[in-house]
Amino acid sequence: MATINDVAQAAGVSISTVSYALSGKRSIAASTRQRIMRAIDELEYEPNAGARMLAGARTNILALSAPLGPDGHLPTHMRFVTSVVEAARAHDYDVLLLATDDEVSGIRRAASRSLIDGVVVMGVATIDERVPLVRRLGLPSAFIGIPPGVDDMSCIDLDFDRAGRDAVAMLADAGHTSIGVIGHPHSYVDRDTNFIRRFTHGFDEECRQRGVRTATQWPEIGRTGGQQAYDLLREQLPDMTALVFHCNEPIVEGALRRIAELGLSIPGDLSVLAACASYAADELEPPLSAIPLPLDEMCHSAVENALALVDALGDPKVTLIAPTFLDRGSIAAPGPVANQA
Amino acid sequence: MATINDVAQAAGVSISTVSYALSGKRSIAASTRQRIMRAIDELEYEPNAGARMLAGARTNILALSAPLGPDGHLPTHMRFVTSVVEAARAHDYDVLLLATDDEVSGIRRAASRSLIDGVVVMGVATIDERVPLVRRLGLPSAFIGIPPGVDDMSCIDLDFDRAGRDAVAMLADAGHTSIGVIGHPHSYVDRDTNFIRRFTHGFDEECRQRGVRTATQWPEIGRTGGQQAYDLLREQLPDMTALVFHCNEPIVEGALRRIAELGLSIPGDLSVLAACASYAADELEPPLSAIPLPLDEMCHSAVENALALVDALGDPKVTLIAPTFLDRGSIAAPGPVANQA
DNA sequence: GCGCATTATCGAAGCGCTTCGACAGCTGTC
DNA sequence: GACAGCTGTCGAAGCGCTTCGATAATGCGC
Repeated sequence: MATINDVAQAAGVSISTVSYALSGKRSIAASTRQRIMRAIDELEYEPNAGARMLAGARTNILALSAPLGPDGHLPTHMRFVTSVVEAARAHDYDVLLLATDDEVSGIRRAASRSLIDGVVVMGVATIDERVPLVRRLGLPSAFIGIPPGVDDMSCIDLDFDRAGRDAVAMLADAGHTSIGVIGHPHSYVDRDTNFIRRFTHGFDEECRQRGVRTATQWPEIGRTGGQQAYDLLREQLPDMTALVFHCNEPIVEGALRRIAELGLSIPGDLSVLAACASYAADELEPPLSAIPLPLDEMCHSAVENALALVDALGDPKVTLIAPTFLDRGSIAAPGPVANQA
Repeated sequence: MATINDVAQAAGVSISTVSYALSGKRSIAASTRQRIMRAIDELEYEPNAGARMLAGARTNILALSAPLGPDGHLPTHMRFVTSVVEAARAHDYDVLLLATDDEVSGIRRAASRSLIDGVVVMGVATIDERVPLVRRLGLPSAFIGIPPGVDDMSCIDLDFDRAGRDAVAMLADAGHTSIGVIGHPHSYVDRDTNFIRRFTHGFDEECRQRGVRTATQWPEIGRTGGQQAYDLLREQLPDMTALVFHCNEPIVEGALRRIAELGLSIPGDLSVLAACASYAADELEPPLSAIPLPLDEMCHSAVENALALVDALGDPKVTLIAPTFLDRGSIAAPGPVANQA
């Protein structure tokens, strides 16, 4: 494997000149730079990572702390992971994956060994030991998700509160006054991240302000949970003309199947909105209008915020991404006969 | 951050003594070792990764090349990833995740920079450019999946041929003489890995030898594909009394739903076997007897084989894992009335 | 044409570790 | 009691980079 020494010799310059040509930290004559670049190409030189870390105090590696357990919606987690990798690569960073019981200890280890420049933390829980750990380590970081009360670290998330409000606004503006919600499995709600709380807060508040009647079901995991939840919702809210999903795909599918079984048409009999949808709501039957979860934007921002801290550009900041709306025609004015059970 | 120098001073020895105490490559007096260990604990010393790489020619990092695209069955891929991470951690190795268009170039880059000691390659396709690349780089490696005709590199996979034979044996021994198969989506079959070919080969061969009638459907992706496939299979094989799934969960679910719709009971009217199941076949309705895909075993073997090559212990070898059978009661003797469409 | 910036380049130190060779102090042997 | 062979420890070299300070070489104003 070629070293910087080989390159320097081939180009007839000293190694420091090669180094500066590569980093651009001092000016190099155009002709010299060209000779160096040619030598690099010919020798297929790649700088030794270890040497670079040791000398430069820069590793070009970002840790991704991902609690990838049996829980959660795996396809979504996977998309977060690949999206983070993609974003990191765009800055010539590699990603060290910390998972399976090592999401916490791995951060400490990798940081203590100076293996990483920073960390992107996903699957952030309401009370997350990674917050104090990362803070104590002084490690450049970005959290995907917003731990309550944290404002001294970079956090990125969808503005769930506003997404909740927007969901109501969207449907209320179309004329609906009774909106059911199928939320995440209750196992998430208790234990996990606080985005559900934020969504619910915005949603309920907006309903209150607009005088919209509403009820929420927190179903069991899986398709069956979705079916049951829809039935219970109809009992709770007999005049329901609109339904908001704030849950994962399997539950949505279960509920949609039930709706189809009952012979209800969307949006004729029921307007439906997929809120904060991490899945492809356009591939459902029928395709659903959605407030998408801007997964890629979140991951790319996270990586960029973390790297900004590595470069000591700017301070940690909490970023709330404004929700958007994707119309796929599953929302309409309430029909004359709202609910004919 | 404490360095080996700090430890040496605190323990009153030279840095080489600390290094040897840590690596165990030379004998150290027990009392000295204890002093050193105490100093390490007190100072919370962790060896600097860059220095170690540079001096030791060992990075303690394994790359995982994973084509994590929009295709494929994401939950399964995710489980491979976490399983590899877990196995690597058991050997104090970290995992660098190469994905999203970087599975190939990333190997070259990481290897050229001496960032990694080896690579685990997953999602191996029939013709995979990573095979010649890794061979040319001389990089310690292990492939999860067996590229046809490769015997000079470490490859690990389920013995799909034998799994195919076992599937037939299992059902034929129970008395079945007409077995339908629902395979993977045809988009996989054409383009991707060759495990499908190997399974089919074993299956068909065993059917031929035993005089068992069979037909296979390669459905569309998704639940609907499963439903359709089952219907087509009934037309093709009207006396079918047993069904083998060699596909992903959504297709299985679709077919099972169709079977339930038709009022057929399992195993009363139809015996069902989930072959090479990467999903939890016990959580289906009904739970299915299965030849499980030994995902963890594959990943752990892969990591161990790769690390054996790093340590220059032994030569590359192709490992075929013997299939096992998990009885969940979905297989019985064919009923008196086999198929009452 | 002199001094003074400015530009382009070099040499050397040092990052924190591993490992080799050296050597002091022992034990055991003939 | 001289010598070989251990065992336990040390010093120093060197891994391949980055970066600092020094030094030529150049351009510029007057």
